[in-house]
Order: sequence, then C-alpha cells, then structure tokens
Amino acid sequence: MTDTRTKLLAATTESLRHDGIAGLSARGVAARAGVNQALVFYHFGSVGELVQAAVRTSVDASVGSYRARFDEIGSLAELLTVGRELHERERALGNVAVMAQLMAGAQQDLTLAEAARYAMARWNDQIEDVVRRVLGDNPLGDLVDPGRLAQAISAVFIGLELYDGVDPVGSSAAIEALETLVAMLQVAAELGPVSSRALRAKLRQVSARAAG
Amino acid sequence: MTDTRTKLLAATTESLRHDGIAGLSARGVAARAGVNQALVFYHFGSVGELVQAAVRTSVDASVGSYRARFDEIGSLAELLTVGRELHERERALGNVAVMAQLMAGAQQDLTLAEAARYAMARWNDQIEDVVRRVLGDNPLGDLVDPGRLAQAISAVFIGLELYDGVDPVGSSAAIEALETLVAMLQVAAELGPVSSRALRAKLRQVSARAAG
DNA sequence: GTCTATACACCGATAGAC
DNA sequence: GTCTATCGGTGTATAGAC
Repeated sequence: MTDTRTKLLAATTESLRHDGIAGLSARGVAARAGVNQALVFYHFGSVGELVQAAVRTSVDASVGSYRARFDEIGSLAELLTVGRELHERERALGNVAVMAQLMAGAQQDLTLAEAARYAMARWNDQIEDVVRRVLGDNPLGDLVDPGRLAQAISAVFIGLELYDGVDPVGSSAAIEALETLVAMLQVAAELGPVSSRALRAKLRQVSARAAG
Repeated sequence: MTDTRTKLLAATTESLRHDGIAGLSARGVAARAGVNQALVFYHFGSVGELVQAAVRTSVDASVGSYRARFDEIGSLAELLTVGRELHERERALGNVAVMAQLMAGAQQDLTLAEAARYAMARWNDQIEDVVRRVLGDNPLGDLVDPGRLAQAISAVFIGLELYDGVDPVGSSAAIEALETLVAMLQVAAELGPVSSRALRAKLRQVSARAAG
C-alpha cells in the first residue's frame, strides 16, 4: 500500500467526520491529505469507490481492535460494561459519526450502500458472537435471537449519534432511559427459575396478543 | 401563504426524501416544484432556510395529525399498538427518512440543526405526554422518566430508518429483536406486586453495581 | 412576484507532460 | 505515480427587466 493511498484513505474518514457526506468531495479529501486531486481518480476511480475503500479499511481496523477484549467477556454484566466502554470510545474517535454519515448517504447511493452493508456486517458479526455466548448461559437466553439483537444494537447506536449532534443533552437523556430499560431487562434475565417461568408464561400471552 | 411558497415547501421534503441531504439543491427543488430557481432565494433567502421552513411545516402537520389518536390511549398495550401503527405509517410516508436526512445534515449545518431540534422537540413533546399518562398508571412507572424515554424512542426510529435503507432484511430483524425486548419489559411492568417488589429490589442492586 | 441572465465557486473526471 | 491544465456541469446567489 503506497503512502498516497493511505493518506487519502485517512483523509476520507476525517472528511466524512468533519464535513459530512454532503460536504465530501475529491478536492476536499485531496487537500486534507496534502495530495493532488487527480490522484483520487488514479488510485480509486471515483469518489464513491474512495469512500468505500476508506470505510472498509477503517471498520476492519476498528472491529479488529476489540476482538481480544470481546473474547474475554463471559457474563451479561461484563458485556454491558464493555458495551458502554466501546460506545464511548468509538463515539469519541468519531467512528460512529462516520458510520452515520455513510448510512445517510447510502440511502441514495449504491456504492455507499454496499460500503455501509459491509461495515454493519462486520460490527454485527463481532457483536453477535459475544451476545450469543453470553445469552447461552442465561435461562431466558433463547427468547431473543443474538443476530437480531446485534443488528438492533447497531441501529440504536447510529440513531443516538445523530441525535447527539443535534441535541447533546437530549441524547444523554435518551441514553439514560435506555440504560434504565437495559437494567430492567438484566433484572428480568437474572430472576430465579420460578419468576423466570412466570415471565416466560406471561410472555406467551403478550406474544399471542400482539400476533392476534 | 402564496402558492409558490407551498409548492416549494412540499418539493423540499420530497427532494429530501428522494435525493437525500447530499443531493438537495435550490435548482432541484425548484424544478420539482415547477418553479423558477431564483424564487427559492426571493421567498426563503437561502437553501438552509428553505429546508428549515419545510421541515417545520411538515412536522407540525404530521404531529398534529396524531393528536386525537394519542389522546385516546389509556394503557401500555394500547400505546404499543398505536406506536407500531405510527412508526409504520410515518415510515411509509417517508417522514422518518426526511428526519434522518435532516439529522445527518444537521451535524455540520447550524440552520439544519435548529430545524432538527425543532422537529425532534415536537415529536418528543407529543410522545412524552402519552408515555407519562400510561406510565402513571403503572406500578413500575416511576422507574423511567417519560421525557427521556420519548427521546430514546425518537433516536431508535432514526437509527432503524437509516438501517432499513441499507439492509431492509436486517432492519426487520432488528425490529423483531426490539419487539421481543419490549414484550419482556411489558411483562415485567405487568407483574403482580410481589414480583414487582422483587424486581425493584434487584434493580437497586444493578444500579448500584453500574454506578460503583 | 416572476422571469432571464449572469457572476463566481466548486464539482467529478480526463488528457497529456513529466 | 504525480503533476498541470482543462472540459463540462452544477451549485448558490444576485441584478435587473417585466
């Protein structure tokens, strides 16, 4: 990998974070990389492909950096702790903001959509692994599908990030509400076998009611 | 309100939905409205102010259209039913997509951020009202703040919408996972007083553990 | 209030010298 | 692999005729 390529890739995520998908351009990225504008097209063909390459590189590095930490997780409580750390860290690095901008642009651009699908899949695979492991030990773990839960978690993070840029106070409030709900779920998940059976029975009622 | 103004406002949300924030322009909106491009600046001053006016008009109409329906809600189960209907309907109309694009653009544009804050506040106020009413009747209703919960709900909707545009199957899966979790919370909320006290006690442990 | 015309900046992308 | 120069197109915004 040449130096110019890496500089352009780094400048692309930087620009996505700073200028948003609406303000991203080959000229802007090249300037940020300290590189000639024509090199974007020489190395990547088009702006869309540049973004795609940058996002793949970025998400591979990010997800990979959590692998060891994720492998150590053995309990639901631990998962929640690491999850909070991850969210805080990725947000501070601006990686969640990059994902959010990518997702917004992906609604109208097929190349960006492909990049977004790749990035989401990488995160989801990683999250799904640990969720499945932790939920396997839990008596109520069979009630929710790990893959689906992983996708829900990703979607929630994206929504929170966009909200945060518009109203940081409201975003914190939303996170607190979600933390409370998660704590309630955690309690439900850690109930003894008697309460657990009661909850399971009740849940059948609710599900039947919702379906009917 | 002149005809040209209304045509431009309608064309703006339409363009936001169809072209996204990155593809929105005065020329594009004017063409969609069947109106001269210079009229955007005559009537609204700038593209940003046009978007702001369009979003305010759109969200006022949308939120207002649910007022009567929301006032009739009396129970948690009813709230969930209406909530699903609302999400489905607003999504089908493209209003959630418009909000998502607005939020994405708002990360870098102060005028758009103001519009986004206004729109979110209108939705949150409406949701908070009914959540507070329903939670008031519930023995565990004091555990979660209605305002915060309303903001969390809004954030989740935005995230799901963006995910849906990238991976509709994954988005449905995420919604199913969230529905399961909501059902579990509903069960917990409808437990009898004995289990309810047990849950409350457990919750204090969890909160203390999370804080410490 | 609406139109044409236009100034000026920026965009993606390419050709061709080096 | 990198550079300059350039094409054609689009963007915001304004001036001025009607």
